[in-house]
Amino acid sequence: MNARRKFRREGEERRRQDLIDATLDSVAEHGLEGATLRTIALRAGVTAGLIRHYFPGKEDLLQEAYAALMGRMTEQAKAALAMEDASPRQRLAAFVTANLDAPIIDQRVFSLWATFIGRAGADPALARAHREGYLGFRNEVETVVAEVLAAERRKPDAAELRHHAIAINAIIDGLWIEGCLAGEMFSPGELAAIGIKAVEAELGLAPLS
Amino acid sequence: MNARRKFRREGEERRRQDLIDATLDSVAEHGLEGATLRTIALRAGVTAGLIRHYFPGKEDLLQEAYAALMGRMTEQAKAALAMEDASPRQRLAAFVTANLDAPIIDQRVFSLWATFIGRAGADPALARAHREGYLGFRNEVETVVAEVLAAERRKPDAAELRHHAIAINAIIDGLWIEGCLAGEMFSPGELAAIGIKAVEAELGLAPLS
DNA sequence: GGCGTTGTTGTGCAAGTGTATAAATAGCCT
DNA sequence: AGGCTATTTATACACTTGCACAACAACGCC
Repeated sequence: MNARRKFRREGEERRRQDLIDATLDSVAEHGLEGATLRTIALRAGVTAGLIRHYFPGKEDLLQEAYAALMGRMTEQAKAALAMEDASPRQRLAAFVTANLDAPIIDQRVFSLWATFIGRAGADPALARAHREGYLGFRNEVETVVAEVLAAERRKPDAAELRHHAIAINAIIDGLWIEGCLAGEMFSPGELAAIGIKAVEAELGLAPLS
Repeated sequence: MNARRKFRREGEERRRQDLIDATLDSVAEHGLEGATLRTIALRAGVTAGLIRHYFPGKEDLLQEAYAALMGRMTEQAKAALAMEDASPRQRLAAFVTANLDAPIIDQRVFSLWATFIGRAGADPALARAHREGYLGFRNEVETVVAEVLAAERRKPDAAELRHHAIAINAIIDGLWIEGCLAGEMFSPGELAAIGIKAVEAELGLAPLS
């Protein structure tokens, strides 16, 4: 009796990914405080001791989990900008829409983002990770804005461009939060429509007739 | 030897307030996980056992701390709308400015907000508290917007008004986050200026000459 | 098939957690 | 000054936590 538990050996990459996913699930559900090694291991279908085999300590696991989360978020958002055969204005609209519809608008993702970012003030490594992601995102915005305005035969200077990018970034972030926290208050596509209109107003674009 | 520690008896209201402040400090510095009763008590200059004398349990202390935080945030923001002798447009601009300068733009406050709001997905009471605060805030915005547009002799319908309020709310929230997380990237007053311009563009107001 | 490697389990441990409760004392009332 | 009472300290306790380590067994290789 008291037979030892059966198990399977998974590939290293697979196990690490499973553990990271289990970590994100645990943090989203119970917060950083409730995400214990045992909870995480249970969710991943292994025992707690195994985590130490793949990660030096809990802190490292959390950091890798945060990096994975940010990677997935920015990856999906930037994909919308990659459309080759579309006008700058269309690509900007697609970018806004991509950021304000599923799967980016998601309460679980938001909980994770908030939980981690809440520690940015105390954790310099985390703060730096955010800063880089933010600046990258804003640069993407700034590039599209420049193209949109160029197509309108307007020549904004650098400061003007920067201000537009900051404002548009804020519009997207703000609407993202509203959607994540109170998604059912908005009809599908409503946030995206509001976002596009606000962005076009910011840029002084005439409404499409 | 081993003398018992000296202490002073404070008034009940004072002690509760001190404990709540110490709780917010601890959460901002160490996150929810690191905010232990002993840490909080140390910061408040008392011993851990005393907390139980004022709060039934740790959870209650955290809830009251969150409520206090939200109260302070909204109180300061709404005050800007109370200016009696000012045009609607001036009051709207003052509102935006009040939300995008110190002391609302503050990394510590942001850390607290993010840490708590990250649990809104799992904690219904917290989610409801946020929802109410958010709707109240948005209603304030909607009211001013209606006054501003009325002063311009424009008659927006309800849906239009709602969309404006949502967008303006997003602009303020988004810029607030940017300022809190990367305050030193912006010159003083820059965020407020960007915010006012973005809001006026959203409402289609002609720039003041 | 047997064997070694190593991914995986299970157990142990010291430190820290929230809560309960007894003991002490500060401050008010007379 | 002396006692009463409620605030405050101090200690105890059961439990959880992250981490360390020895035993084990799944899988590849010969």
